[in-house]
Amino acid sequence: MTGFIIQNPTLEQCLKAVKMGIGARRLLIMLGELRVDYFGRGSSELDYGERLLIVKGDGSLLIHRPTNVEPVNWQPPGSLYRAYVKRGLLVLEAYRKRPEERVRVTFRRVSLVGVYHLKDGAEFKLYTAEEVMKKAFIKRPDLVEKGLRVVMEEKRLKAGLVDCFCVDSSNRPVVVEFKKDRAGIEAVDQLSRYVDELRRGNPEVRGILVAPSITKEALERVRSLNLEYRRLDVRRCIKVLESMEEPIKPLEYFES
Amino acid sequence: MTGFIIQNPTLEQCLKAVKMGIGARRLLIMLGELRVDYFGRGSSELDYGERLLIVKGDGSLLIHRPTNVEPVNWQPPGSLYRAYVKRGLLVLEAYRKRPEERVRVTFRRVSLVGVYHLKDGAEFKLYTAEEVMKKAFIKRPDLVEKGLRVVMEEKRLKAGLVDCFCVDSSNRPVVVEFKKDRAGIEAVDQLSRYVDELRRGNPEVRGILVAPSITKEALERVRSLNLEYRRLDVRRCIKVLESMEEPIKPLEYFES
DNA sequence: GCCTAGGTCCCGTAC
DNA sequence: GTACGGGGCCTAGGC
Repeated sequence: MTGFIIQNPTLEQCLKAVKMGIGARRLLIMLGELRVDYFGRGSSELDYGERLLIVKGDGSLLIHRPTNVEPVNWQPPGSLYRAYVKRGLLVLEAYRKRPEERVRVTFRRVSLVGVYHLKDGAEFKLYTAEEVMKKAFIKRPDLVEKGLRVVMEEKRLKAGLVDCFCVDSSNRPVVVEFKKDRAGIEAVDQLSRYVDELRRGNPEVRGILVAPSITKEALERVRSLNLEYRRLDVRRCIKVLESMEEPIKPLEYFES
Repeated sequence: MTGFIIQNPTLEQCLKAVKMGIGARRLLIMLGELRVDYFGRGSSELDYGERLLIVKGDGSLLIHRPTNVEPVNWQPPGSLYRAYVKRGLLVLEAYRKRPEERVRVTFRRVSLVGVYHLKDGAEFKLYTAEEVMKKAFIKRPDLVEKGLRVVMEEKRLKAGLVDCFCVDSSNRPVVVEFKKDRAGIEAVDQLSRYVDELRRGNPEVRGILVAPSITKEALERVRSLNLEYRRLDVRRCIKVLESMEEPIKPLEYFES
């Protein structure tokens, strides 16, 4: 990791560092008192306060307040930058063409500016809960219903992408939709769209929503739309997969 | 803004700074070579690489790679921390009770550690496109249909929160749902849920989806569900509001 | 480019 | 706490 940091930089030092850092596609970090104006898909304003600003090599911009995970303002990758000094203030503008939007950051004071070159080639592996459920279901469809057989692990319809297309023990087609969290109304509607499309060709088509739990309203809707709900939670699925000797790595790590 | 920063700290300096910073609910910034293991709602692993780590005073954790707006790993506000040295490595763990999840960050090298106290009491003002549309519609319902009258700006149903409840020139009830962006299938289903509930009491109820555009599938669904779609884009609404002498602030700013 | 769906979504708000 | 919807959501994957 190469880079430098300047504490309480002069305006000129700061401008130079910013231009250099962004121009060379480095990571730029700034701490200071700044205000933010945004206009694009929406618009926002935020008066002066002490915040952390980050510009990444891909053109991403992040402005963080002292609380919350989410940045208060940001700009997605690919943004273009302009920096200048005006009336003793350092201004940094980020611009994006499509959709057209811009963020203007005005610094009243800069306490810290840093420019670093990060090397990070590692692969990020994410194991999502839905993935785990689906994997377990494919190995053991009886987790949802005895006699169920998986026909297609994914099926593309006009209405969208079906999680799992199956047939039951009576050869009736079954659409299975997984939700890792408590299923809400939108989940029911999503399943309903798939089943609707298929029922036009075959009114016998069943739809099963599989989730660890379901909201009261969603359950009512499941019934009124002639769909079904089956309880299945992720922990159970993990156990099933483990028992089939395909342990999930991060679990092992945290067991040690 | 008070704080300090240490470049290439020793392990001991680093541990001390981390404990002090988090304990005092300050902003902690670290640059270094680290790996991340997460287990909770999902699970993930990420081998060593050079990254930026942030811990905020409210317990939020962010780990950023050199690209993308989104952190590769994070932990929401309210998380609890533990830091220690093990076999020459600095380990920082963030733990959350509900839902139960933990992030473990292992540093192989630390290039920078900083602890700062930020003061930021400013109010963030966001003007969303949907807000603008609704405001314009309330002042000028004829933007959507001549003779429409707004009865309630919001109406809570079992099925959810209706954007705008109106009656048309024939006194038929009308549910109006706004979308700032191109309306998709979910938007139609959302409107449909509201209208369904109301049609049970009065089959004459109309539902109008108002958006700048609509996907092909969504338009088909609008028709098959006996709903309606009206085009209205945000720019038009802004003009209408401006002409009524209630300019939107951020526009003024960017015009200068 | 459009469209759909997922996300450890986060976040606010009402009940 | 639970439920629901919005977000400048972001990001990935198809087509």
